Amino acid sequence: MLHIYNTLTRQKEPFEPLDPPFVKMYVCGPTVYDSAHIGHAMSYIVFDMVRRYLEYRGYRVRHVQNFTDVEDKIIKRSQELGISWQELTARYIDEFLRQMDALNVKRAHVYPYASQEIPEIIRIIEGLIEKGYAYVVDGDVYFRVRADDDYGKLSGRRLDELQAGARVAVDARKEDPLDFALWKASKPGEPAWDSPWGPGRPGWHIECSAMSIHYLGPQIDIHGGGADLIFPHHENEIAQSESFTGCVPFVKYWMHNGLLQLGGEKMSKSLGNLVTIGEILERHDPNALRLFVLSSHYRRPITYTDESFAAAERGLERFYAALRPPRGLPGPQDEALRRKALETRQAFEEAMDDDFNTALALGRLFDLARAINAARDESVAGPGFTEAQATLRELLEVLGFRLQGDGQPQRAVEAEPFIELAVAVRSQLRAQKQWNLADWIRDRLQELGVELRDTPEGTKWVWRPASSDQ
RNA sequence: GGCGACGUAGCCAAGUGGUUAAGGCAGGGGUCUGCAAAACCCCGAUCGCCGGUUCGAAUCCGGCCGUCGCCUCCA
Repeated sequence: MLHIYNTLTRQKEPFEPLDPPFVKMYVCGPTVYDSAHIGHAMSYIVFDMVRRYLEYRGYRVRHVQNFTDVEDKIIKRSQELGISWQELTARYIDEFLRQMDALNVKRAHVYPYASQEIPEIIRIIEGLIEKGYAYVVDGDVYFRVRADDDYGKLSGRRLDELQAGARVAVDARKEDPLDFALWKASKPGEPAWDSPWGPGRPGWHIECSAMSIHYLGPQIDIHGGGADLIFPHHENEIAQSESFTGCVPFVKYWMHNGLLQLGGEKMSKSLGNLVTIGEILERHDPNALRLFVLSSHYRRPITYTDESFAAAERGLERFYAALRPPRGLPGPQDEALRRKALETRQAFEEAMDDDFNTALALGRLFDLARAINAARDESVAGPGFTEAQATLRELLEVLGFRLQGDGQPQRAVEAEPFIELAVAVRSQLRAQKQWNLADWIRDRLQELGVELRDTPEGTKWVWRPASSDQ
């Protein structure tokens, strides 16, 4: 049975959806004021893997992911660029979706925009005011944390401790320094919507509550996001949602991925230490980023280095190799391979059932890959071989790897006819035993990032740029 | 200062009481190859430090050292 670590209870719990086989999953989406970096990619790859595994296990997942398109940074950035916030956000939303497609992240079923949920947001804020959980000050509306007796339960904080350590400039108009904005009155020139409290825009936390409630209902199974969202974002979401609907828990399983680090610190826009998704996609196989991410457990922070990324890239080759066609004829060892495939599937499921232990699961898949390669070397073929490959392919796809064709990343397609030509010329030379010239061609191609492999079936080639590009 | 996580071979990383401590990358030695490459075979760690609990600990407890996250926008 699948167990999931729940941030709320700080332990692994058996996964029992509210209404099986349906699973309602909400994942916090990006604020679209700039290009996404690989820290974002990590989070979405992780939850894509979660969704795929749930689907593999027979669940019917409904996946909602928001776009925050109303927010201070968006306003600032669009003003700097002299374009409308709509134009700015449309640009980055489009880029984001294309990059997620490239990373083989399944699209959510619904992508609500904050700017299009204003009526729902206003409805919830009005409800919170009515119930005494919120109050109006000069066109702003704040959530009254003191009215929520279990505030802090997700992040394990108590109000008193928070106040003691607060470094935030205190807004004297708020009843409590920790009260947070549900609605912000707008200044002239800022995007604004009419509301019972005057023109303004929603606070950050309320949009996720509104969208989650609107598209998935008052209670959902899984809510995911980066560990940096636990406080205050998700804490506040719980406070708002549960206070408004009265349904507890708002979310049955809170899942948080560890943060991706670069240079010893969290990769973030504000620190400026980032590698964008675009930079990775330009030069690398998207599967390599996925392997890099899934090589460690999703709750642990991972550090990006060129070396560890390159290791993932090389490891990927191993899987591709295992998916190459067999040689030889059916033999007795074929049956052993069939058994190995069954064992692997079982071990894979066992690993994944333990809070999505992808690192262990991948280890099992590498074992299977080695068995397949060994069998091919021994000229074993037959139904067992085919089944082993089918299993490997299927389970890799459950983890979200894209394995069309022979697994060759698609790039520089226009160069391929010329590479084929050079390879053909070299084959002629080899047939005439002109080794010097043949080797020269091979070396030159290597320098250009094309690696040759002479096999009994002829010469094969793959793209393999020299390491540490960028 | 408060809350939390982590520290396993050169690098990445699984393992949280009891077989030979998974797997990947790099490296070394082989097989194969015209030579290579790929693949396959073989080779490496007693688990940050100290103390404790236990018949037995990487795995539990305490202390120390170190790294990181959250407490402010953030996947």
